[in-house]
Amino acid sequence: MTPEQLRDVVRSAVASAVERGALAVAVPDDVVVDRPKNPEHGDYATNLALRLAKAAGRPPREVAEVIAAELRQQPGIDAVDIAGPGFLNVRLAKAALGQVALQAVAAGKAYGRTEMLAGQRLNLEFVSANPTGPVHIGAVRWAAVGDALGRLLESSGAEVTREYYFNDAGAQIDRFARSLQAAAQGRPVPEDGYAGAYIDDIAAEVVAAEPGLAERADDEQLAVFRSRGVELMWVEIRSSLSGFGVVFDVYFSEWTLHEAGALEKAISRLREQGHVFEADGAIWLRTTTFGDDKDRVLVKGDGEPTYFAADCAYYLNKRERGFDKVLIMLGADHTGYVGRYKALVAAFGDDPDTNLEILIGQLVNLVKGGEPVRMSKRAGNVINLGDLVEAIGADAARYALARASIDQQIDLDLDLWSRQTSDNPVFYVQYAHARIASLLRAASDLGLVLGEPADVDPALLATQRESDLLRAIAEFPQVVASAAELRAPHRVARYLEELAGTYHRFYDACRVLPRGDEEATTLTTARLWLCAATATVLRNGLAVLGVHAPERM
RNA sequence: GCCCCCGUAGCUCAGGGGAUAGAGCACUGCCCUCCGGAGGCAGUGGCGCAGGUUCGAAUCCUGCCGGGGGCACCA
Repeated sequence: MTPEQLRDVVRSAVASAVERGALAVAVPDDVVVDRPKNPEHGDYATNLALRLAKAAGRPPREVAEVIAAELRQQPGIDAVDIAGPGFLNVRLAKAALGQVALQAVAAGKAYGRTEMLAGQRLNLEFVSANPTGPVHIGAVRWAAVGDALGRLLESSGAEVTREYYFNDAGAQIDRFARSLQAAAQGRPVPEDGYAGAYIDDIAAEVVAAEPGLAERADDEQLAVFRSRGVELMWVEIRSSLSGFGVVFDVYFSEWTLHEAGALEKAISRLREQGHVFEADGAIWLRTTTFGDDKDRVLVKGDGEPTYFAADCAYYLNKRERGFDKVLIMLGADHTGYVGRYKALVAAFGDDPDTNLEILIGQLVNLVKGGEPVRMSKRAGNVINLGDLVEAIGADAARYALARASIDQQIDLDLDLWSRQTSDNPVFYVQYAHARIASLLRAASDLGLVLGEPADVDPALLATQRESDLLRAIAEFPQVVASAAELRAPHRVARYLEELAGTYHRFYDACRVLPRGDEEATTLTTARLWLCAATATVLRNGLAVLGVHAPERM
């Protein structure tokens, strides 16, 4: 029995108490069932009685007593104790708990999936780095976390479109093109341009691909550097991302919005809503109506639309594609966007609290040898995605970036994460999986097979360490669901570390395979199922994070 | 000045109002003639400060201190 299943049982116990007049409360639908830290507190605990006490007008322990009496009638429940101020501590029947191992193995990849977000169409935008340079370290965090979040939302039943928006229109692309041209001509890059070895490389590639380029007129050259350069940069970005295991469903070009007249359309739509005005020769959106700090310019005095105007058009485009909600992951250096973005959503007549969700994540500092790694674009020593993968590997990088809350600035120690030792949390988790894989191979060599669930006696999994492991396995679906709801993939990573530890302790205490010339027993079979169930959860959890679950290490 | 995020063990970080605040690493001492010791057990050690709400606060509210980020007709 998993905590969710128990939650239903508890709810019906309350309903039954209410029905027979023993309790005068509304049956709550947000019953909290959790796994107590202290094993003396049973397999699961709920604070329900504490929560209902006020509504029932009775002391918590008295309410607890009523619910406990009902609960004790339910199948699969061994004992119900009342503790402390009124906690209900539930001990499951051994078979009911052991059953979890069978459920997990039978469900396989589906174990942990829920339908919590079924029917929701979500657009998840992240990374969205401009094609003027490689994906730098700051954006890599969003690649890891955003991709994991996408998997998490899908695991909860949502239909997710991962989207990368790239700004291929506007001034910084001009600067990029001029930088390439300067590099090709052996001149220093312009003051406001882009520097770095990659500029020289791409300039050389453009020159090689376009014979006779040097003889053409200056503005013609620039156009070539612009289109070819962006294209090449774009290829590099996509390939570094795919080397990181991140592939988007949609790569959305800002230029296509300009081309299609989407900006004008968005502006006129906003005008119809009555939020557009002109002042100082520019066209503005009155975002202050919707709580923004100041109004925002849509079209500048020189007639050029702003980036913000493109944001409006892009948002409208997403909504027209039928997404219920637009999620955008941004770094803390874009905090200033939130107010204006919420306002533009409201200006279109949408609800910024339901149609939009902006996730702001804090920045990453790199550390090496205990010292912060100083990066400067000008000096060209910026660490980009490719460098990071080369330094510590894609699995370690993804795991390191995804295991911390996005609200937390993190120090990423390149020395630590490049070590192939147990210092490194990702190895701790992966090792647990490899260890089980090895054990299952050994079992198979002995001719031992899992067989059918009906032939397993789950009540045999009765020791403390086995129960601990079963409870941890049972918790996984709830971990996935709450991580999705809270947009917090790191919870999955932390859970996996705990699960790995719980498995190692089980392994240490419980012999699985027969020794020497002993015969396999029904306990052997039950424990093999428990191992297989653990491996299933480790695989599914690592899959959410986009990290491999190795069979061998 | 205003807005956002964060201050938890020596270090890197978990802790969505609940019971004795956790993990990994580091440090000290241990553990299988046996399935992967990349493991396990035990010990040392902590909620920035001050108020408030609550039966109960690391968690919610206010103030202060400290760190990071943001406040463009830039993208």
